Amino acid sequence: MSSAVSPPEGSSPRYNFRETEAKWQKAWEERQTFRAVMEKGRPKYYVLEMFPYPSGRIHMGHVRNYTQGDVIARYKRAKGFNVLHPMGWDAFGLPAENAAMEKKVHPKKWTYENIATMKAQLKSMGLSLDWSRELATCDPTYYRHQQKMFLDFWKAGLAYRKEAWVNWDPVDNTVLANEQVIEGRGWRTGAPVERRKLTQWNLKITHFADELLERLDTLDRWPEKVRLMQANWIGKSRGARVFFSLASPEKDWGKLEIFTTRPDTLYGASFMALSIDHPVVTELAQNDPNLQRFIAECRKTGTAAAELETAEKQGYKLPLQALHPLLPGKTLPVYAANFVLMEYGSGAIFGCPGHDERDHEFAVKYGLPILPVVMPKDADPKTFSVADAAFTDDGVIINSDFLNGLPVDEAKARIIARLEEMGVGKGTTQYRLRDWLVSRQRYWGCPIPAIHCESCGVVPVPEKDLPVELPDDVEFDRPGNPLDRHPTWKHVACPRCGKPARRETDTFDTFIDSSWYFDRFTSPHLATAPFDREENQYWMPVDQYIGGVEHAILHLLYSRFWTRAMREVQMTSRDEPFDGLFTQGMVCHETYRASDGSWLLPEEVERAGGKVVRISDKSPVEVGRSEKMSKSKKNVVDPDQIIHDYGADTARWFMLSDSPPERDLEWTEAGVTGAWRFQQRLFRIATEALEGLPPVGAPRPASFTDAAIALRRAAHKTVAGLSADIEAFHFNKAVARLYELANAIGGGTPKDDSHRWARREALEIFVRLIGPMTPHLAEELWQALGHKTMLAEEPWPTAEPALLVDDTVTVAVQLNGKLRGTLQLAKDAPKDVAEATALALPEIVRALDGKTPKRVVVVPNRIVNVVA
RNA sequence: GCCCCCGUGGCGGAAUUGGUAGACGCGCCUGACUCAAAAUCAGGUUUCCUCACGGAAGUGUUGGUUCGAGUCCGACCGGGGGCACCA
Repeated sequence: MSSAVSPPEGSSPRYNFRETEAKWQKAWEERQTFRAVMEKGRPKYYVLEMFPYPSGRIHMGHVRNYTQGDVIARYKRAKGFNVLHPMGWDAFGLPAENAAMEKKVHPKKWTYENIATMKAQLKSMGLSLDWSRELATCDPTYYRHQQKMFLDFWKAGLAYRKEAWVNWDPVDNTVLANEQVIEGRGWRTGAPVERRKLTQWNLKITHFADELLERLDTLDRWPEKVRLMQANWIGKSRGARVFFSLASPEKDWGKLEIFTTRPDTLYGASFMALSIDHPVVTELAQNDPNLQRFIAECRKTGTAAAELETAEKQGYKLPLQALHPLLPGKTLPVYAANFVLMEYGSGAIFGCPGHDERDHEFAVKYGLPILPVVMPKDADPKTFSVADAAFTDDGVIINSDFLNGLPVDEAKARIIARLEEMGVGKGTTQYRLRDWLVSRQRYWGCPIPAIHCESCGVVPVPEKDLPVELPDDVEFDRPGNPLDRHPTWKHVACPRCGKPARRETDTFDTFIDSSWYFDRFTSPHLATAPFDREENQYWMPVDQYIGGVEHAILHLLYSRFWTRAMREVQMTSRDEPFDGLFTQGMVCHETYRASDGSWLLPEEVERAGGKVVRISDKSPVEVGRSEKMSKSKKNVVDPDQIIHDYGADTARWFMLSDSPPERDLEWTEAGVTGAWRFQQRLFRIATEALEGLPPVGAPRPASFTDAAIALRRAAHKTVAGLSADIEAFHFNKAVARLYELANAIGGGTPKDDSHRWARREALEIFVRLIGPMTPHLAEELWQALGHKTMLAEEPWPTAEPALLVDDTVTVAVQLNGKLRGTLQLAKDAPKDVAEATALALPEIVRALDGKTPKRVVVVPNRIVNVVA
């Protein structure tokens, strides 16, 4: 919405934010105020916001994220911590290649130009960053260490190649990891993924599945929600592996392994089902055209996740019989079925239709027996039936030989013990988590340091040959991976036998780049290793990490894995990279649609006489609900424009006001102008209130008038409250407190010396408190107050404890729980005094009408409740 | 379908964890300044009844626990997020 109140150039803004912000940014830079240097013995604090992808320009989400981080960084610095607050670039990725195809710019050029633009934008925000540690993941001095670590992991068995069905994104032309497929679609492109069978590099994240899950409990400074999402993703389930003998007339098929979480229902088994990708099915299909047709049919629906939900259970009866391991002579039919996944468990199940909904549906369709083996505790076994629906709750076991009468949990334990005794099964734990597929068929990423040799197989690139650098001379004239068709790059001698061989042309998933950048920040220029152990030991872990919740699983889980993989190869002894995590909400804006249905930018629209119209032709505009700012819906506001029009401090202040930081924030013009007006008002209050005040460092008066004490109390309480708010990420409450203090300082003229002294004290406190939020204005006012030091280097004010407690308190008086009046009492007045005073209140006397109350509840300093 | 979170004025949101609901801001209303507007300053602003004093109701709905419930418990309604043939 074009602003009716764009900052009126001529309307007496006495605070010139443009000059002032530039002035202080220059001063901080010249003094290297925010440069971090290890000082052993001094407490450190590592504040990190998720580093940006250099897409071209920063957006409001960045502004919000970095403002929050900067508040913490500046606050912790003032509290005396040695603060590390670095910034870098998540610089590899597909948009650079897309730009290369569309605009004929080389990805490297495009990326570095974007970095330059965005760096200037970030600098205009006045962030307290140590730019000397800046890094870009596309720089060979960065990724060489990544290649080295990968080789170490490979040697340690944490990296391997495997042929498997993988998710293929047909738009980006590359494979994706499981985590990167959301509802059957690529996380970046939104295109339905296809299944392809390929040999790809994987990292063995499953090796740490249990640890990654268990350690979540100790991450008590992480949002509960994120921990829960990771726990669900890892998906631990306890159960049993059970072996069924497979028999067919022609051949002995040996044992069939299945996984189940319900071994207690084994006596209710009525069929077996195998994945269409199960080796047994594959073998049978070779001579069975009908089975081949069935498999092909399943594959068709197998891709789109939305269809899976409604897809009917399909089975194909195989010419096999399974022998029940506990019931001699009992055989079960064996099916290939579309609902059994090869990737989970062993790709085979036993079907118990009585107690599993999927199995029930399948059994009904194919007319298989449905036998109840569990029933609710107090049900009648004669009438209890599972013919209509599976019973999946807890209960007692029936029809199950030695398990009869047991509760489910105990039955599970007993039957596992029995299966183990008989050698036909084993208690086991299964995870949903799969290994991390890291190959990408793309150019703009870190090359995988491997060489394929016809005689030696896959050979690691020798360490002396690192880094394997990307070639610059590539063409993007057609789809596919330019590395693959490069005339010379991939041809190389085998490091083992010397014969002609070829390089791996896949590059790493860019989530690898971001899995250790926080470690690299601890010694960003070291050439010989990813980081210096001592520096790393000092700065890590990240004390406060801040970013979007969209990385709850992807980036955060990968980073936790990478940290453990580094531990495994003795690079660190650390388990977890991020001690504290905060996930900020999105920045939203209303959406606007013209009469022809096209989206309009907020700046193309204005409010006129209660209606919203398009500025160009005054045609009506349909206002849609507020949604996350996105280019496609054009509901975006450019941070540059806001900073130019209103200043960085206004943008920062608005980002912190009103909305709790973890929730979505609605960007409104009214809110911005409100924030802007407050900056102006602060400047006015501070400079006007300054007149007649004692100078810096004036001696403290021996006594204070009531007005002076009231102001001092307000100021000191704000110090205590604000510190707590910032520590708890309650920035919106912190802002509210600052408004209150501004109101307390702003009114009236002090009448005596002690009040004038108190006003200076309050002003100084105020200016220090706004330092983390609006640093430029704060520096300017600090100077105006007569200080020669730099506020960014000043300590946080301390509250005098005596001023934090009041001598009198307001106590509410209730009659039967309803408020009837209030009392002013001395703090901690005895209960009987409070009771007597309350009972003497005219309202209470009138209501009691001479009778004695049934009961009087007194909560000291809070409430007196008279029950009549 | 399963798991989790959230429902408070016209709006964004507060409420020391069971103790005066609506802090603070936005918006709106009234007044001051101004020829006028903008900006600024002062006051008001949950709803209903009352000229007022004052009173009644009120935190999605509904029932409960309690001297006392936005806060705790049960059921339901609505919104958001995560996972999803995971055996």
